[in-house]
Amino acid sequence: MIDIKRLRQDPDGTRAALARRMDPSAIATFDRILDLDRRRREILVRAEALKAERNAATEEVAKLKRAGAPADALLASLKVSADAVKALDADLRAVDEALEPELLTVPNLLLPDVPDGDVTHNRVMHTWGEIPRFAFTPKPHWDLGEALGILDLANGAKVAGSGFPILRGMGAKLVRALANFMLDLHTREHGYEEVAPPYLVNRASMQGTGQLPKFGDELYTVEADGLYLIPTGEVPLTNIYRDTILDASSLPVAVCAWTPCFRREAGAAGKDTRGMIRVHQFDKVELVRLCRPEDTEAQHELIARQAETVLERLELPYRRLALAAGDTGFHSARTWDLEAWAAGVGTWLEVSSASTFTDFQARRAGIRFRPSPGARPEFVHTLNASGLAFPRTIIALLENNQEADGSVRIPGALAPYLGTDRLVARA
RNA sequence: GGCGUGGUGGCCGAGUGGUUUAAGGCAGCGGUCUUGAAAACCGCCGAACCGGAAACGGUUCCGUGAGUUCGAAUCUCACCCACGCCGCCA
Repeated sequence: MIDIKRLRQDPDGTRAALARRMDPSAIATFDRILDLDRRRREILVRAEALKAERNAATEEVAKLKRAGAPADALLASLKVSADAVKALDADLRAVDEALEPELLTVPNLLLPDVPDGDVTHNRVMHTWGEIPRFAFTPKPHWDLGEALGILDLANGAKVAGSGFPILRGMGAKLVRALANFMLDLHTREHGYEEVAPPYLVNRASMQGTGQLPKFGDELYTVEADGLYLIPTGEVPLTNIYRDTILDASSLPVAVCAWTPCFRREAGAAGKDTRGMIRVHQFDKVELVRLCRPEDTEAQHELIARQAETVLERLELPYRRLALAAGDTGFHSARTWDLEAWAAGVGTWLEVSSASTFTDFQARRAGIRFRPSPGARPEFVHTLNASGLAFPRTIIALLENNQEADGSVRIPGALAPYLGTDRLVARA
């Protein structure tokens, strides 16, 4: 949620900042908000003045009653003003109910260094590693996975549907190995607390991190209980701190979790349907950090580096991409995607997305800290990064490390977790 | 799922219609005293919003929402959560 005071004080600047997102509906929303806010304050001032009068008169009644004097005349006039207060409160509620959903659908303001333009203006910040060369035509992961007996797409589709791959045998163990490898790295070397959070969350949590009300189409819902399956570990991890005032000494907060993620991919029908590039359920290790506003820049670089460290240990070539304004997510102020090279499909795949949300989520979720004892609470800044998403990491591992005989080499950092340094095709 | 008890400020806890601007305590902050610290004593000590250049003033908030009333932490209804017992169950 953006700061309505900022919007009120600098409407032109805010409108220009929103225009960078190239979303015309955001501007329309913005103008409706200005109008509603004006009306809200008009009514509020009148209602509060009337209530102040009423409170003074009510106190008079209390005094008279205590003195044993009659208060009938005063009571009669209070009855009239009570009705007026009720009417104004009803008006106020109506305006608030119109204003809130509008405010919740305004995207975050972008940081100044976010490149202007649409998705074609995403900028490569740096690249790491060597893109592997092959003496043969490298196979895509769906061929490799089936041949190795670790990926069973057909039965996944039978059991649940398209987009629900089954990993089995060494494939299932690979998931477990990746989880242990990543969690060990982040807890032992990067200072994260490991969390095993709920995978179903309530509406307030989805609204706190920004998935609702705007992106309900993307979520799987459990209607009978008013719950939602998490699309990312970011949701439960960040909402642990919803409606709390943190002690300054506890910042930065750093928590991580291995969770499944559930996404309907409603807007992506027909895209990446082959293999497991885009699926409805996948595992991911997620990193979440909460920090003081002045630390955002350093923390964003830090969390991105921590995700990159995973790729480097796995010996996967990758690049960091600064997303352009038009490609940056609704709640993000700046996002850097990490893309791993996948030799079989011959493309870069997003395996992590490192974002700072500035105070956008903190404002929605009421996550604050007290800068010093006795000082007024301020909103923290929230950041997150995948570290990493499993299916595409597996795709890159299989496709980049394949050999002519169909076997796959496992990088040294992962081999102890998997119990082997090579996956071999079934006879 | 059933019955019962309860939800009050950072924490504990009093408060059953009108001096509640929520008693008291703990923690925290400032001060007196002290070579320093502790103790003792004194003062300060919640959040959001609105008006205002500021000083300051006002409104709202006692789990959430609706209601009764001139006036609600206090009364009514619904819901949520916690704890206990029973039932069911990995």
